[in-house]
Amino acid sequence: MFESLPFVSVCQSSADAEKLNIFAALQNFYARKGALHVVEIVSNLQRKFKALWTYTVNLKQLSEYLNLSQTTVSRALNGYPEVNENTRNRVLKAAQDLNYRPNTRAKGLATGRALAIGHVIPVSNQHEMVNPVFGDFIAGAGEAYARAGYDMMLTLVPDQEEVRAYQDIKARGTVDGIIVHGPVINDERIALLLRIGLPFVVHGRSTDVNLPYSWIDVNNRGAFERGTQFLIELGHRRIALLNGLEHMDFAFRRRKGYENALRNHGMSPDPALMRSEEMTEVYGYRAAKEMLARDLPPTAFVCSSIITAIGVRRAVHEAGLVLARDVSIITHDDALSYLENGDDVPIFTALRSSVRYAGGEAAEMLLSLIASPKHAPKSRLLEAELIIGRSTGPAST
Amino acid sequence: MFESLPFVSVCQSSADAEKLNIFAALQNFYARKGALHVVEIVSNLQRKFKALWTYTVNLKQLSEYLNLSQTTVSRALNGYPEVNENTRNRVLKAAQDLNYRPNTRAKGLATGRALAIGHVIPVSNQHEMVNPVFGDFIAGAGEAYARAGYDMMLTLVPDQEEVRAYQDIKARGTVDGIIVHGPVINDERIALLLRIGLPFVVHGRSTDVNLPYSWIDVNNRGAFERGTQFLIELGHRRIALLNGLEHMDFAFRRRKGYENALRNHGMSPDPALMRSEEMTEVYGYRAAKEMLARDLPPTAFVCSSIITAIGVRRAVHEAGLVLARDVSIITHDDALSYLENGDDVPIFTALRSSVRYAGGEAAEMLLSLIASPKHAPKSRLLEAELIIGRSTGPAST
DNA sequence: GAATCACTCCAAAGCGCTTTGGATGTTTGA
DNA sequence: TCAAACATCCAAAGCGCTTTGGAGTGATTC
Repeated sequence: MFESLPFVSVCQSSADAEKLNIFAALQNFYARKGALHVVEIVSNLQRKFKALWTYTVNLKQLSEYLNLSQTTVSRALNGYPEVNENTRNRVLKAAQDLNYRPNTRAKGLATGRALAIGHVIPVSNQHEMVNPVFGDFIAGAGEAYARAGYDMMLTLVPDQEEVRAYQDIKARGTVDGIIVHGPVINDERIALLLRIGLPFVVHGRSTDVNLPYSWIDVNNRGAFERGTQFLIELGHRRIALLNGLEHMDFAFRRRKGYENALRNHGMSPDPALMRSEEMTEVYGYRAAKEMLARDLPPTAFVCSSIITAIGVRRAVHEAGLVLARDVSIITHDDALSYLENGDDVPIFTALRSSVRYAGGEAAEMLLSLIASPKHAPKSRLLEAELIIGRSTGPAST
Repeated sequence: MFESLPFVSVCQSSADAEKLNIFAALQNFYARKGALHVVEIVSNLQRKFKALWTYTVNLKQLSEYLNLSQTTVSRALNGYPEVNENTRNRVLKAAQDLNYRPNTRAKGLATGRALAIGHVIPVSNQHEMVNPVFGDFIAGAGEAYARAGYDMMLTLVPDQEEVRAYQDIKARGTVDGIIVHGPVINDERIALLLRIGLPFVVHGRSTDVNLPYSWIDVNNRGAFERGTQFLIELGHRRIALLNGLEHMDFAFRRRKGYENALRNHGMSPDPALMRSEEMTEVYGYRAAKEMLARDLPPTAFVCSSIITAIGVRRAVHEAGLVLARDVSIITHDDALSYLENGDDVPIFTALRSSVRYAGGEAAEMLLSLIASPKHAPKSRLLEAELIIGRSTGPAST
């Protein structure tokens, strides 16, 4: 009997949205005739059809289907008050049924907002390394964006082209604001972005920039001062610092903290025990190996990354020494999901601060900045937690 | 003398684009009067002004500035032939001068293309871990996109909402195609995306899906077969496998490779020596610690991740054993930039395949798929390289 | 009974771009 | 010499949405 019904033509029709319209029309038609069993059949077919096909309608089609103007439908969907509640419900149901999704580009063009946030990652030619912290930061931020209905855009910017790139981002209008990653000392981008007028939040800060801008950062100086002091109190006197690249603001601050702690205890930093490089495992291994071979080797290491700390551990083992007994290690720990520092008992004594949490907070901050642009810049200083693990002990030598 | 010139008003004018117009007008004005030194002055001012301010014009303003229609300007900029070469050059110069950038949303709306690629990262509630591979993959892909003028969008999709999310992506029209990350065995997303008609490339493959789709993958089975065989040839008989989660396709294939190698040499896989978990350091440590405490401990480990291998190394040291002499480790190595496996001498004997390279290739593949949608799906199988490092040696026991 | 008001709804303009379908003048070919 | 064939350019429509400025009802007010 199915062949005799008009739905055969439905299935041959080309546009999906049209098919759905026809299904609806069929139901109306038979309903008006009182042929409820046929309505039932059509409705079942429609359901199966829906499960199988993936169609989409636009506002115009939706409004035609509803016999309403686009204005009313748009208002109903966006929660404006000048719509009858019955009408609104009809609209919402139809939008659901017809699988309506507003086109982002059109919406953006009409409203002037992009409903997207950009993440700008500086890539330099010399240092090909991708910041390992990035994935977790993004994960934290992504959740916040998703909740707010924002998209997330990524842009890799070669550091020679920064000015051009940021102008581009602003002018092309693909995002409403950006998160600035990897700030260096005296970072030019901040002044640039303020001038351009693109809302932004810096993940980190920039020493020597005296402009009002929004940021979220870990108290790197404080953390490293605390960590170094912890080692000093355990009796360590020769404490090495394996830092990240010190043109990066975070690394600069960590060195300051380290030096502060030494000076506060009447010691002065020994350049021979201080390194500043890309924070890899091999870097930690090599630096530690060299230093441990000195006449007066360090008895403790302060590392800027858990990966570097792993390298130090390798060197310590290789030298036949025992961690915590012969050599102590304390490291910064970004609480990366794939590099957890042990579980109940931490492997390394660490200064821990979740970068994922920071990502979420940075996102929230930026979103609220975009929502109320007149507000003064916000900032947030996170404290790293000192976690006692099994990599530190009293100085032996 | 400057105060007497009209440019004072220029600097008070509000719209930046307008200012530039006035500068240009000023120059024309004085040029026509023959006052070339004033033209010079204005031009200098303009240059300084440009360096300091960041303005942007849209097509309309640009075309008014040029006394041309928007049509002609658009065509000139997009390389259409029906424009006089002189006109085109004038347009290009003006676009440069006025710092014109086409609005992406408008362009996208008009052309129907988004000039953006989406990366969809499944996030599950149970496994909060962010794939450490992701950053490097993105870095590789990002370069390819930048070259082609594409943007990159990130979407975190909770795995319960997959169907909805992908429909959304298609309907909202923010991207022209997507890269699918983290395929599992019999991954539903592939059929879904084919039905939706959104171009995509899978990073990895999906066993049991017999549909034509595009993918790029490492020969995981082959690599692990090779690696295991390498250990067998060194005399190892009790070889443990510390795999990733085996509902993930890559892990499933790795197990197959491992088992193949064993069987090919008349051995059968021992469930007690096989684990499948999220690939963390602690996982490697714990599993190795337990296994090494057995009556007949394994003499070698095959790991799915360098991070896990590091955990195994820790357990080996802690047990007072020596790597390569007492226990061998071979691991998969994604050649992550922040987790390099040593330098000249690799730390671990490894099956190496650069995920960054894969990212670049995946991106190129997707872009060409979008450029010519009629083409058949493409695929690419990358071979992992066996790198002999210092973590393997002949079986001792 | 006219004026006001609240409630619903709509037509049309506009966001910034591309693209169609000419219009205008200039060469070319037989 | 006249039509056909370029070579250049433009006006206007359209992409899918929001939003302005009403219009058309009844109901309420004075």
